[in-house]
Amino acid sequence: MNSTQQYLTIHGIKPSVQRLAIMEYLLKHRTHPTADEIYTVLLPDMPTLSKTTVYNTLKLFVQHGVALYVDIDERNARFDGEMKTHAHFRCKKCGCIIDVPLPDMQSLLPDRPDFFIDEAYINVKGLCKACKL
Amino acid sequence: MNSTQQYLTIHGIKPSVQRLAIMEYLLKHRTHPTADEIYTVLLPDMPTLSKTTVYNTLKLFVQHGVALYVDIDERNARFDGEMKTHAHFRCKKCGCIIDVPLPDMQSLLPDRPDFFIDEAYINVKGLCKACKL
DNA sequence: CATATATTTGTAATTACTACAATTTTGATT
DNA sequence: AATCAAAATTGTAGTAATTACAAATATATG
Repeated sequence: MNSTQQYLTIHGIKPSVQRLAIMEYLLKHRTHPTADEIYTVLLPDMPTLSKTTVYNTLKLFVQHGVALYVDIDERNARFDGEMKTHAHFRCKKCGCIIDVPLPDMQSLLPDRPDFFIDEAYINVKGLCKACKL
Repeated sequence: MNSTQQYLTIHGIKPSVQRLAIMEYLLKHRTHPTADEIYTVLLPDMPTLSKTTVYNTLKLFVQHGVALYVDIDERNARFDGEMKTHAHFRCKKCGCIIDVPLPDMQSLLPDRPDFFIDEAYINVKGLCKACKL
């Protein structure tokens, strides 16, 4: 059993071939891919793969805490296999998405009696180095 | 000329009847409405209003800096007339969206040589008081 | 092996949003 | 007031991401 299999199993996900391929894609490519991107790249090696499976699997991953739903692109949902706390930067010109380490998450969140926070998302936008030039 | 008219004019937007109605809706209702919500509420008093106009107008508002595109709801785009820096909380149960004042925005953003930030969005999720009980 | 359960697949439907062309309104000029 | 150009609005038709659902396939269990 390889480490991705273990990783899924530990999180209560049965490691089918499709799920393994999608999880490994997420872990290897830090580009915050869309469902369609994953589908298109995996299709040549898994000709029977269905787009529905990709969508189902990504939803399953988010529910089980092995992937992040990144809502930074107005057009499509993006997904991230990195689960350590971090923010996302998106270039307004080329659309690339870069991970941004976050120093102190807790101190930033206000303590309010009218709601109870358990997830936080920080999205920043601007121009990446290549596009700024 | 009322204050909303002035507000739009100052920001380079010609204050048509439709634009005024939409802007006033945004300023009066702090619910972060969807385009469809605005359309539905305004329709009875403006029977010829078109949904396209609502979409066009909201896009115009965002471009001219009198409205915020709030990307916190996976289903639809939401809009906010409050332009002072703040974060958004969304209840995962009832879906309500609450403004959250932000103490120190600048200090939180990392200084990196590989990109240049000019917009920042902070979305937090959890349960609101009513849903927590 | 047989049967139940879980997973995957493909198609059809949904729906937010946009493109676009026609119509209407506005505003300036005569 | 009439004319004309530019801007704004409207309605329809289209796009595209996502989901619903039922059939097919794979997997696990007795």
